[in-house]
Amino acid sequence: MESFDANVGSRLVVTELSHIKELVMQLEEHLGGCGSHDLCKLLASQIFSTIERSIGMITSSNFDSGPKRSAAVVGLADGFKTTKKRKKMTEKMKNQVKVSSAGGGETPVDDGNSWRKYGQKEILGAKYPRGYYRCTYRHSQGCAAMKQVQRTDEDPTIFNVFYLGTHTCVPKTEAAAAAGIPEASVTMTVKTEGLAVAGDLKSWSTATTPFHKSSTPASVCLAPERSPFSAPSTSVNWPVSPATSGSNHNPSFSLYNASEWWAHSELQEVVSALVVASTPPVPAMDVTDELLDVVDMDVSSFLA
DNA sequence: ACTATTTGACCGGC
DNA sequence: GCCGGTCAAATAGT
Repeated sequence: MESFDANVGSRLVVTELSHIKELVMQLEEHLGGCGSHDLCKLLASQIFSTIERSIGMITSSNFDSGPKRSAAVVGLADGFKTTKKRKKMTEKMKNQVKVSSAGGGETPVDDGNSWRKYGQKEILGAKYPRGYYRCTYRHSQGCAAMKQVQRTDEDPTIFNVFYLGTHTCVPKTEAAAAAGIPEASVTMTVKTEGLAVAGDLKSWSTATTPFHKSSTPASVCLAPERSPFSAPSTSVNWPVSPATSGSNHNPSFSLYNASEWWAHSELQEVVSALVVASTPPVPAMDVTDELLDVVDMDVSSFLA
């Protein structure tokens, strides 16, 4: 059922990604002409490498190994070794699983929502502790959304994220966005690992993107209904969630998928989607279908 | 001063 | 009694 989707979807995604890659290369060449765009070039190369990595992730996890399926699932497996308790737990998990942060970031994903960490626990048999988060607006708005984040044993850069409940809170920034707050057109979280110019990037991002590591009030709780792509102008706002902001030295492509609200960004989403596509989260729906839309839309909007 | 994170303690299920 | 999940005081960051 899902294997078909995963494979076909992944293939298509790889194709699309390759296309993006080429376009980025072209972009890079053009940027090369006008020497004043170092930053742009830097970004382009980062995008390029990230895409490459994403492709690699997909191909390696999806096309080769049969039983292994994907990093996501593997991660899930090791994160939750099958005990009764966990089995029971997974049952109640609604939007679960999601791998992410292939950027070697210290922290998991920034899924666009505003989370507040309320606990951390060493889990038996797991190398890394599990973090417990809930919606920042839990009290103010009674939002019951929660999530658990845990690194996988094999690959610390990959996180299992379990979403519990759905956001019922009202996005604070929606009003701000509607008010016409300018936002960087494509504020993608470029991986900065191994980037010696982190400082530069930082200053840049502070000036042009929502990436500055402030856990500002500008947090977003995505409204489930929101059409992912109908209003790109408002979907790019990517506040670093508190959970992420605290120690996130390596902004990285993050992916997430909590059912309804999993498509709210530009290129970042494209890359995110890759892994998502290759690893259909258990209860998650037709990921691949949406994925294709994502790719389509993103490519055009990003490179337009 | 306010808000978020950390972390040890506590609680409930098994 | 063990383990995962949550609470809440202490601490840190802004």
